[in-house]
Amino acid sequence: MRYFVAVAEELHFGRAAQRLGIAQPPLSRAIRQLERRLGAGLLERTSRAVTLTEAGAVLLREARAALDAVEAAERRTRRAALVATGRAGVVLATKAGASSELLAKLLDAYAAEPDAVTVDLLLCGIGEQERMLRDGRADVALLHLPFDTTAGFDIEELCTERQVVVLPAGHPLTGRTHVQMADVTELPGLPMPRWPGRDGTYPDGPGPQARDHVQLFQLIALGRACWIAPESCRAQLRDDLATVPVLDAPTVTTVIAWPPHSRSRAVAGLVRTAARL
Amino acid sequence: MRYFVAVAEELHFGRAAQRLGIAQPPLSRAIRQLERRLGAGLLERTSRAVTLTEAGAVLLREARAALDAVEAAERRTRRAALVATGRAGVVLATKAGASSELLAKLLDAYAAEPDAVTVDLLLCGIGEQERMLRDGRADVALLHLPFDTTAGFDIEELCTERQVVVLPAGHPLTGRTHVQMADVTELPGLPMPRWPGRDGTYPDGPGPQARDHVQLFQLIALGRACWIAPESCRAQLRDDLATVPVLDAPTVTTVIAWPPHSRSRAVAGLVRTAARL
DNA sequence: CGGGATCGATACCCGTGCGGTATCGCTGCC
DNA sequence: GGCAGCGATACCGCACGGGTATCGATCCCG
Repeated sequence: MRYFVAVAEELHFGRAAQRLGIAQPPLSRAIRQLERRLGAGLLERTSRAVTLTEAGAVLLREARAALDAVEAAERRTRRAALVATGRAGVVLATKAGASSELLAKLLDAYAAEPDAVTVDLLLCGIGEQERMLRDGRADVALLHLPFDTTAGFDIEELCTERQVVVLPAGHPLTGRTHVQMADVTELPGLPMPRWPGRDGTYPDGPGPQARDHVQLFQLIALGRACWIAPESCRAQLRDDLATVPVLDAPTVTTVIAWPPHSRSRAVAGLVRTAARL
Repeated sequence: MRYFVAVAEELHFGRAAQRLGIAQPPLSRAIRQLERRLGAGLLERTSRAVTLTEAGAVLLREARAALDAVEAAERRTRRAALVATGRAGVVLATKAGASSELLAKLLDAYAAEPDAVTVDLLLCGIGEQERMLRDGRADVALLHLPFDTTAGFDIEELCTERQVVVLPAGHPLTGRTHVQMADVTELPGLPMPRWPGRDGTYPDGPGPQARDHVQLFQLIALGRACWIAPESCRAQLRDDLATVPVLDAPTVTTVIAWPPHSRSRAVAGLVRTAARL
């Protein structure tokens, strides 16, 4: 399955083999074998191009989930062995720079619990928390709807907040008490920056590139961009930036999420604490 | 992992090896190897008994999930290949004898949809639907809260109903317009029957044994048992049985559930149809 | 239209590792 | 104390995964 995922992602046997650290012929054979075992054509190959069949697309999705589950099993077992010897706590995945106030309150409140264990923070990029939770690198995560998806996790809603537009201080709009989405999309000279995707490349389109929040805020302060963010971000803004509520932007809900079969007392305690905030 | 799950379930290397169709020594080695690879003790063995360690218990849970995911990947890929050639439809898992009216309406309504495919029914015993959904034998299922758990699935609530007690016709209580739980638990001579668990054995305790609904209703008609069930069961009762609403019994919610990553158009159509009922 | 480049498939060889049998060592019990 | 039950160890053989060399098809370019 690892082999198949590599080929399905590269759509190229040679590169996939290289990525897997094996030669190309055994890879070809392995895939053929898999196809025979499943009784289904997975890849359409010509000598020029490789494409996924319907069944191949299904297997790609399912195989990723299965591989994640296997990895999670390994990692969680290793961690359980460490926890048993008292050498590790619980890993909380959270988006870098988001919900910092909520996070601080949660950590404080949890630390005050009688049976609290160490909470290790795992700061993630956009959308990374889901994978961390799925493959066992994290035990529990803070997600933000509607940006993250919670499919397959148990969740508890923590808070819902409106969004604001972040502008350079002194921008004409900062005088307003509120704005609409239409006021800020396509602002002349203040486009939304582009973020790199999971593969590290930037999407096409206008707007400057930003890799993290420091760069983002720098861009805004320089009058080269604007940004829409949950209002809780105001607590950590530099004072050369200003915010204005955007009335019709979708609200952001922060949820705490954990894998559905989690039996960890630490996770349960963290969730209980969070729900009481 | 398959090996480990077998040993963890049997707590006996010999029996586990037999179940796996291999000899005992390679099994011992495989488990030792797994322990070394994970760097964690999984089993506590003396020459008389085998017990799970903390880490072993975690791995048992995680490994089952991972194995289910792998099986699901295989099955769903096979099915996708069949569907592509138009030889199969979608598999709906449902509790035998439950929600029959709702099910009939759903199947009728879905069949009338323009892009409907064949719906194969998979009638399950108590609690079996979850596993069917998890390991890919079913694409979508009807579950009944609070009896089934929906952890890890996407769901849509379909209907909520009260429960009734099923009694032999002519029983004194049948004259009442409603009863309380206290009226029907420990009814003299009318205990709740015992159902076999997943392993086919009956729990200890009083009450007759019933293997299916035919036996159950027979027992009730004979005046040897009573039963609490969702009120929709009335449609399929024999006329020598009577029902009385139980005011303080938990309500039963029928939900339609599907694996969170499902991209099947057929499943989506079925869910959409169900939600409109 | 032919030659080269690209890429997956095939042929064949080799070594590792998994599974098998035989046996040991420990432990509890009659 | 002897025996039975059970997991661990020792050792062997073969099947399978991975390697190299090469083929065959397809596209591109002059």
